[in-house]
Amino acid sequence: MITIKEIAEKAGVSAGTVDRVLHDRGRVSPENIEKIRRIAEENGYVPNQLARRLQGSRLLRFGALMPELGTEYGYWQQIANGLEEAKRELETLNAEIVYSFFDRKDPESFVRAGEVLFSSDIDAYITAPILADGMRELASRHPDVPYAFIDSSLPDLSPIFDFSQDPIAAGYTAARLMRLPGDDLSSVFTIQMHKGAFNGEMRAAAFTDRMRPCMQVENFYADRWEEMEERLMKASQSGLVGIFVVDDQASMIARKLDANGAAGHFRIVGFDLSEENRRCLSDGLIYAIIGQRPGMQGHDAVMALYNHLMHVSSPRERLSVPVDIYIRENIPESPHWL
Amino acid sequence: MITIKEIAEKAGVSAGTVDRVLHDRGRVSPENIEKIRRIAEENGYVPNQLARRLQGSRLLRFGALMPELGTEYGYWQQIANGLEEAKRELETLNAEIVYSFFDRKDPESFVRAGEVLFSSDIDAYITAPILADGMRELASRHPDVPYAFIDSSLPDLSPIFDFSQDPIAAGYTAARLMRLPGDDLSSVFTIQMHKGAFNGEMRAAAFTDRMRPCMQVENFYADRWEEMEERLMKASQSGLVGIFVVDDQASMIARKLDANGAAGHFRIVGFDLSEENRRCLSDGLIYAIIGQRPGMQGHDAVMALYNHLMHVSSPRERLSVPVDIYIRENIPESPHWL
DNA sequence: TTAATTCGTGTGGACGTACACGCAAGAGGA
DNA sequence: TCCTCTTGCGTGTACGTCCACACGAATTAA
Repeated sequence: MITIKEIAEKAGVSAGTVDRVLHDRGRVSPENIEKIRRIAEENGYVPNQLARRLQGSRLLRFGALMPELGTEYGYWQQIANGLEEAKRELETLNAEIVYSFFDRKDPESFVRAGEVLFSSDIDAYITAPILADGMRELASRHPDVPYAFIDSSLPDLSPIFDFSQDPIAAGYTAARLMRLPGDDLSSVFTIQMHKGAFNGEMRAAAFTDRMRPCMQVENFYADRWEEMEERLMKASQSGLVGIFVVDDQASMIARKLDANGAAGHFRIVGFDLSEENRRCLSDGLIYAIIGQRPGMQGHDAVMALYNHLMHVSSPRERLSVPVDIYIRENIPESPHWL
Repeated sequence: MITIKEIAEKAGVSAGTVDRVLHDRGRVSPENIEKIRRIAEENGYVPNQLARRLQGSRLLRFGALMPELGTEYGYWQQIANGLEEAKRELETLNAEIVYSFFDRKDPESFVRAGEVLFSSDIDAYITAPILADGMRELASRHPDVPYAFIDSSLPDLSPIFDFSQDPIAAGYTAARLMRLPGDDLSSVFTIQMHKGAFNGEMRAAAFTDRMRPCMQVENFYADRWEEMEERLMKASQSGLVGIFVVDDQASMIARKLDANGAAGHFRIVGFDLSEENRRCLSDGLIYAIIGQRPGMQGHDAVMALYNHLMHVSSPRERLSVPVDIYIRENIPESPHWL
């Protein structure tokens, strides 16, 4: 572990000169620049993070650009928890996180919320690129600010890291869970809240794909509940009905069907261990929940960005979030792990 | 973020005096001790890790006391991977990890391996207390060195953190997985490698407990394979047989039954995504695997110890590792997450 | 009474980096 | 010739903590 001072000694100059070379601050003779660069290279100089971050002046600021927590409470809130945990781990290292929220139903709000972040001079940001065009716009406006994706990915952009769950694997898993108990289902539906949401569409497609060999699958969007309700209740008269809710609203569907006194006729598989889903799972109203470790996504995204900014070099990576299966028996005690 | 210097100013003393109080180095008047403690408390003083670890002199050394990786390859190796990842995160912070391995079949080797760690002057250690008496001995010999437990716990000792999976919940989950497809099983067995292993016994007991209402469960230890094999093959003639392997040897059982051409007659649920188990799961020879996030256990244990040593104060905690369910459809791509 | 010890406290590095400042030498313009 | 501006470099200090050392005063021992 060679230090600036040692490089200076070897090069026969002062530490200040080495510092200027290392930071491209100029005012150094070409020969010295060359010599210092070479010595640093040969000895594998790595700046000491401790010393570097010790001056309180330069604080590292991360931006988090997310949908409003209120709209999809559990999941995004848990991601935020993960971000906060990372913040706690990093705060002794002089780093902080600023948030900005967009409305996932208003594409324009994404870029607006992003600009709010940039106005507070962030060094990097984390976002869920669920509004693809907005994300492209933002990335092209600020090409030098590194970012990481969580929740879903966008193949044509180059985040430093990309933490998301493979929606195809998730759909297959849901299909398997549905069919585990033999082929006792009489009919199967998928339901999604957000029309056009990438993850949702892919999950539903993969699920349908696996189901099709033995049965028809009907796909619904949740905006027309009345129609859907009627259809579901009717289907339940001819046997057990499978419902795959591709976003975190399974509890809502489950509660409504339960209110009709028909809960027993449905086998519901949903996503994300929100408080409500957790309760329904524990009450037996939901059959299984697929999780995607929101807390870990948030935490690891911040850590990855931190490492990237510190070690300067660092590979761009795509990391697949595991498909967690929760049934009544393995509901985690502590939200810490989610 | 109040600093030592600021505390000193408020208390009307020098930084050196504050330092002595904070480190219990004595040689300070009672009044000043009291005053400084109060000021630090009131302002929530937290030592700055950067400054603290900047003096290269004091390097933090963690010990890892584990069973030989070879004997139970996948699981312990993955824990070691988690430890290594934590090490990478901490190495800029002047910390390292030294390993020592014991033979889980030789109780004496635990303490011997432990003493090897202490001879290299560790500040804290991580271990799996599967040899309970050895662990008690070691803890009493070195009462001042903090430790964290992974894999399993030992209620009469006081680790700083205790990361382990609730074996009861794991057993219940296995039972549920077995019975998901209706009551189509004709007979059920549990198999364990290590007689007397705490986790294994508890898992088997919980599983048996859940199964009992509808069917008999036979418990086997793997040491007498011939006898067991005969019994299993015979049982398979009268219907589908459930096997719950309470440690990571499910693949071994599965391969043997497959070699008998009888794989289709068994539904096997096992533990830990070792390479072999992963393959069997993917080939359909194993029905489900229960995971316990070994990588996370290792990683988080190191981090928890680090935080404990740095922030001085820190609560003793028991954290339950989630019961992960893996079926063919959700085998994680990347071992990173395990 | 004098010397030795203890106690309470302050001082001043050191860790490695960042950066402001200052200083000398030379170039250019009036 | 004097003044200013630039270039190339060194110096000094700050960041917060740790710790060795020093120093006066009080206490104890001889």
